Amino acid sequence: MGRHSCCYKQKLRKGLWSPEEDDKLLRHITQYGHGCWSSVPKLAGLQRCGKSCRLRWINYLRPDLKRGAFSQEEENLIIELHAVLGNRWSQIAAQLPGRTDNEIKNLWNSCLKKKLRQRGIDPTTHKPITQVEEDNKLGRKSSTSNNTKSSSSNTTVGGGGKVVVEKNSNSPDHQRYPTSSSSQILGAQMNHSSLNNDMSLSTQYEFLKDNFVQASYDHNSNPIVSTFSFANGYGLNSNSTSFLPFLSSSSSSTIVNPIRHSPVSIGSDNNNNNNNELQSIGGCFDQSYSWGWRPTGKEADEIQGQGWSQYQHTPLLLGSTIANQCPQASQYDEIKPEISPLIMTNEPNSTWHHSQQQDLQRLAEAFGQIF
DNA sequence: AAGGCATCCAACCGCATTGCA
DNA sequence: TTGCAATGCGGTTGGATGCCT
Repeated sequence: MGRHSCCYKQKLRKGLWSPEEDDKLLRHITQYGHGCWSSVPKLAGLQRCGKSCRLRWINYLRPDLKRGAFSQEEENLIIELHAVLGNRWSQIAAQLPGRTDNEIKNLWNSCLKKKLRQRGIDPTTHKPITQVEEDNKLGRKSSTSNNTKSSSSNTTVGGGGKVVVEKNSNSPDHQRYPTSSSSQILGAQMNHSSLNNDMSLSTQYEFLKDNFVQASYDHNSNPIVSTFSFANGYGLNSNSTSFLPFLSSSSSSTIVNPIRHSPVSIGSDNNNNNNNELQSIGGCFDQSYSWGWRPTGKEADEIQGQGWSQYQHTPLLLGSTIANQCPQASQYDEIKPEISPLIMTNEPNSTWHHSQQQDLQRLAEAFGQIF
C-alpha cells in the first residue's frame, strides 16, 4: 500500500483507519455532507487526504452498506453479471444494493474465481475450461477478436464512464459491448458459438429464438409491462408501444442501457429523455411494424386449456395487451415457450401473420442494434 | 511454540474522465 | 481551447489472520 503524492506533501496519515478517525469522518459527513472531498479532512479534523476519506466513506462508513457474508443469490448474480460486464466492478455493484465495488472485486478474486474453476468454468471467459484449453492449443482467436479493433489500448463507449479493455483478450468484455449501436451482429455477442458477422439474418433470428429465456408480466404497472429475458443476460422491457433494453439478470429495478452501460430510469415520466434515447437505439421501434413470439406445441395447448384460445394467434411478446385481457398470462412467467415469429403491420385492419423472410430480416436487424 | 505459507480484504496507486475557470 | 483540480474506477499492494507442519 503506497501513499498518495498529496499525502507525502502534507505528511498525512496512511494505512488502517482508527475508530477515532472513523468517528470524526462519520460525524462530519452526517452533519454537513461530504461536499468537496478535498476539503473534508480539514473540516473534519483528519490527517488524511480527501481521496482516502472518500474511499473510507464509500467502502465502510456509508449507512446503507449491507454487512456480512454474501448470500448464494448474490454470488450467483455476480457471476452472471461478470459474464456480461467483465471486470466492471462498479456496474456490477450497482446491481447489488448495499455492496461496494471493492467488496465484490475482493470476493471475485478470492472466492468466486476459485468456485468457477472447480465447476470447470474459466472465470475470465465463462467458457468451459476444456474449450478454452482447446482454443489455446489451436492458437484459435476467440470469437471476440473479430469484433474488437484493438486490445492494447483503452477505449470509451458512448461518452459514458471509462471502459478499460482488459489485457486478456479472452475477456467477455470484448464480445459483449458493441463499439457502436449497430456495428455488431447479435449472435457474436449472445454466446460463444461459432456464429460470426457473416451469418444470414434468418440465422440471427434463429439464434435469438434459441436464446429466449422467458417472458413475464407486471400486472401492478399501468400499462402492464412485459419483460423478455435472453440467455446473455440482456432483456427487453416493453409496454404496448416500445421496447427498452436492460440487464435482465438483475433482481433490482435498475435498468441498464447496454449501449451506454449506464443506469437509466424508465418510469412514467413522459418527458424522460433517457427513454427517447433508448427508443432511438433499436430498430424495433419502427412505426409500421409490430412483432412478437407465439407459443407453440405443449405451451400452446396449455394456453387453450386456460381459455386462451382466443389469443392463440396473438404474439406473447406484445404481452401487455394480452396480459391486460388475460390475467392468466402471469402463469407463464417461468415457462420457456417454444416460439414462432408473428408480425403485424400497423395498417388499418392488419392482422397477425406468420413472418416472412423480410419480416425476419427487420426483426434481426432490430435486435442486432439493441444487443 | 514457532516459523512458513496461503488467504483475505482494506487501502492505495495510477490513470481516465469530468467540470470549471 | 486549454489547463487544472476533483472525482471515479480497476488493478495492486501489503498487513492481519488462519492454517499447516
